[in-house]
Amino acid sequence: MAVFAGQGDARRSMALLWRAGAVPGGDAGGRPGPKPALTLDMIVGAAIAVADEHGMAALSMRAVGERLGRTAMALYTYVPGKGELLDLMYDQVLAELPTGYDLGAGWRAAVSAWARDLCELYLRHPWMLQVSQVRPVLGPNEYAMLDTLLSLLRVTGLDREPLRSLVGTLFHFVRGSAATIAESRQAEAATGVGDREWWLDRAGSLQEVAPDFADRFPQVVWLDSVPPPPRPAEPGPYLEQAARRTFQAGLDLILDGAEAAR
Amino acid sequence: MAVFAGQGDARRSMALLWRAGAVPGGDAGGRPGPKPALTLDMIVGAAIAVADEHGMAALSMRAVGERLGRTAMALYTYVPGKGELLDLMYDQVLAELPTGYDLGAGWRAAVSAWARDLCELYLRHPWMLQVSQVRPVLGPNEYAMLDTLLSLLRVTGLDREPLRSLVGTLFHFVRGSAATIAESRQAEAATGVGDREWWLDRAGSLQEVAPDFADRFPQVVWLDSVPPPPRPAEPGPYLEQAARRTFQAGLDLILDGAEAAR
DNA sequence: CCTCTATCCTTACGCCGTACGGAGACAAGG
DNA sequence: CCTTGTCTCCGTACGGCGTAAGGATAGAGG
Repeated sequence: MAVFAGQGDARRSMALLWRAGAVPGGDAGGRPGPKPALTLDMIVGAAIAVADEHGMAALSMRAVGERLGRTAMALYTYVPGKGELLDLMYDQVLAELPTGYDLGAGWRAAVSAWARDLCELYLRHPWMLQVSQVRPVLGPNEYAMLDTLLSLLRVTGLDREPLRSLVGTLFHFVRGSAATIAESRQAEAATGVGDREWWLDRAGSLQEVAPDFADRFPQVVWLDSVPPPPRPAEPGPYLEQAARRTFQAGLDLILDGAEAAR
Repeated sequence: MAVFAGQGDARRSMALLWRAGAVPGGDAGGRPGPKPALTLDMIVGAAIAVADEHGMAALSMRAVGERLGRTAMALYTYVPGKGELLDLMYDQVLAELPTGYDLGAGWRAAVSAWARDLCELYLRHPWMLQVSQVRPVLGPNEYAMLDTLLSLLRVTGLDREPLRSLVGTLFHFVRGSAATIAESRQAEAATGVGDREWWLDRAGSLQEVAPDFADRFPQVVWLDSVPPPPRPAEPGPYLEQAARRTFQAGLDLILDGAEAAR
């Protein structure tokens, strides 16, 4: 299922994302009351750690609080709610991305590197793929990522409108591809034996449950009749190998389209 | 947040998806005990109705049961759990898609129509965009959709491997684009005043919270400095208009890439 | 009739997010 | 110093969730 983010006061969310205004974790200069023992960054960091280690399903306010030696309610001094915390986590993780790429080998190579880095980021933090894309976050690091990508794509000379399309297409593609790879990893983790066995098991189930599969879906059978050859030189499990090759090929497809549009 | 689907017994899930074996909602020929008052399809239909009308967040076993005049626990006779129900909902909705397209005007037109139909489907049932893509569903209608798309793409003459890339790219693109459009719709619904105002409000917040925005993200400012012109002839709100134009342009980009790969 | 099975419901458990209000720390004003 | 006001942190509690366990009941086969 998808995880929703904060729907609350947009102004407050933005202030948190951009660390503007009197954030509780700030310097707290000369204010009455006890000094804050936590900072916003500590909370966001703990939440990211929980999600990385135990998955999105295990991310609860209580779990984050416990990791910091506090109760769940202690967090509400710093964060209006779980949704806003998710926004902060999302934007925080994006800070891991590089903000510049070498254009010496051409814009295609640079954009490919950007796409790979973003994909790897998603795979380091698979819970990001479960944060609903239906609501924008609009944090500083999201804009930084966009700015970085645009600085690479500007050298194509494309105008604003086609550039908007290209940017959207690239984002959608990377996110979707990362989800596919994450899926193959999860398949391996679930069975423990490796994803080739998992896939064979699935195929077996299908055969049992739909004996007329080949008649109903001839094109699918055709596509899968010659599976992508495993290349022992490449690292990672079988399905992930295939997904990675598909990633590069799909990316080239998009960039070919971009080249044609110049 | 993302919504997770069933992790349980894969065999059982597949049997349900493909309506194989002794499903409680079946004909129940000569079995002891009271006749089942519900069918699997009734439950899945009720669940889809709940999600369509009140959103994914309102989809609970209790809500689905109530819609059928039953309690939540009554559903567990038909469905192992909420995750499996989600799988069934997802696959059921895909049955709305056409299974054939006219290739008379060329494969590009046909694929464009396919992509538009899928996008519209997502927008009719936006909760689908919040079903995590990290786990595959592998239901009959998912395969039917794939088979339909493949039958269109086969006429390109592309081989299996590039076709796999193309298919993945198209799926990712359509899903991502639909999410963007859904986002713009939600923006409108949230404020009630229309998305142009919403966007201006966001921009205002940004200006407040990050006065140095233009210095930090010059490329973004460049991109947004000339907004896409509103075209009064087109229906729908402003942001959605823009998103739809971007959709077609991005799709053309991908298809150009595919054409180049032939 | 009895018996066995399948449907449906009641109850209950342990989670969740979070509203509310109290306890205590600390700065500023007297 | 004490008082006052404010802010942090937490204890408690509420209403929701998914669902495990077991009881009541309906109906078919003997």
